[in-house]
Amino acid sequence: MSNSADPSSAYSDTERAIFDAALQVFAREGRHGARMQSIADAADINKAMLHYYFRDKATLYEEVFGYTMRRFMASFGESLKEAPTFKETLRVFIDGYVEFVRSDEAAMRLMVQENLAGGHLLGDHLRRAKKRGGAPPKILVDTIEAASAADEIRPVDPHQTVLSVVSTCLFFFVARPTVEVMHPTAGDDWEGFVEDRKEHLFELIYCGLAPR
Amino acid sequence: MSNSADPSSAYSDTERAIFDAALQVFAREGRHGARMQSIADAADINKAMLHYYFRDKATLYEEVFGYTMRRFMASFGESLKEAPTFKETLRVFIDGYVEFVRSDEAAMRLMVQENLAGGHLLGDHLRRAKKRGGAPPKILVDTIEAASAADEIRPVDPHQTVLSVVSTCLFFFVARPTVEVMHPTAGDDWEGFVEDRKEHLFELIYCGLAPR
DNA sequence: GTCTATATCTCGATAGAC
DNA sequence: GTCTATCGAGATATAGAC
Repeated sequence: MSNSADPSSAYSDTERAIFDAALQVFAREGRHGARMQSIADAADINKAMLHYYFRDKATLYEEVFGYTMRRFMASFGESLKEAPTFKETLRVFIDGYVEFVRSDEAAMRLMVQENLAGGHLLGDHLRRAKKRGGAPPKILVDTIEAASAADEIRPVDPHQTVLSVVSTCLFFFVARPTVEVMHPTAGDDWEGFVEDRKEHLFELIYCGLAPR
Repeated sequence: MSNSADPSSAYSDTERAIFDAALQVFAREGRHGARMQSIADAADINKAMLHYYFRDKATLYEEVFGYTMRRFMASFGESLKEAPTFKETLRVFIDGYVEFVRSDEAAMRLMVQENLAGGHLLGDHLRRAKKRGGAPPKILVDTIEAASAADEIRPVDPHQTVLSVVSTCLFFFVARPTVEVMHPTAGDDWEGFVEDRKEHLFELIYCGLAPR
């Protein structure tokens, strides 16, 4: 569990509380819309403590965003377990990735917010990660290409395919309020809906990639 | 082109300029993050004029959001043309819906912002539309069900399927800054990438729904 | 480290000249 | 209708006692 890439591993309890509260508030209200008072309330501390531990709002945001970004990039690798067939690999990935997002919807919202705002901070992080060699979905693209070469699936553009898998695993969380109104059961039983969705996504994509 | 459901049809040039500018800024910064000064700058007018034409920030937002929401709900029906086979219907829908979003990415961003923020205003609109009978994707769900009953596609949950189609058509716009960095060609030639994507999505989903 | 009080600034909104 | 100047609320940030 101790993770050297985790900046929050060196955090005190108070810092963790602030960090978690900030993530929630930034994710809902956005970088500029978020109020320091709301963060203080959510962390159950005084507003002055925010400035004691993190210099100012911009610093706090960058800390939260940077950490969330790294977790999101790592999530691809963590969701992609070794499996004997592509079929099983896909199933495990969809399960793992959906569970990752479900376990921290605020993190997902923060990433989407940054994309909507133009993604300049995000672009810097991504380009740096790319130069370090470990581009996030590279590992996924390789898996698709290998399956394609082994005739386990039909020939497809692996980049487009990865984007489609990620889209379907993420978007229903992005649009959760809409889905809860429109879908017949999602509003009453979100957890059950997510389970059904994992099964549906596996079927749709696996059939969509099957050799003809 | 004159559309009675279009509140902006009665707008003067100045009002249109404000409305368009407000949409862009609200879409990027969110309801609370948006600054009246930014909107005035984008509309190339004085800040005081905003309050002259639209009473206050909340009024302006509701005007912009309401109009955008109606356009978005109508877009499903507009993208779904009559066609002899489900295969063609799917192709035309993907083309039409992607083009709709491409023609006004700010509108899409505004919808997503509202979802991320909790979607209370959005929920009201949706529930009202639902009670009026014309729930937006109902028409799409029906199409899938009919195709399934006619054995044109395998048996699937039509609600899940519609959500998957919409996810894949929308999400790459949501995450555009990320996609432009990660995808090998999207950054240099976005238009070309969108064309490729329409083809990929049709193939993936059509194969994914084919009878086994 | 924690809290209160307060300084400083930004933003939405208005008053009033033209 | 348009613009400048400004008010007042509310937000960030800091000073300083404990």
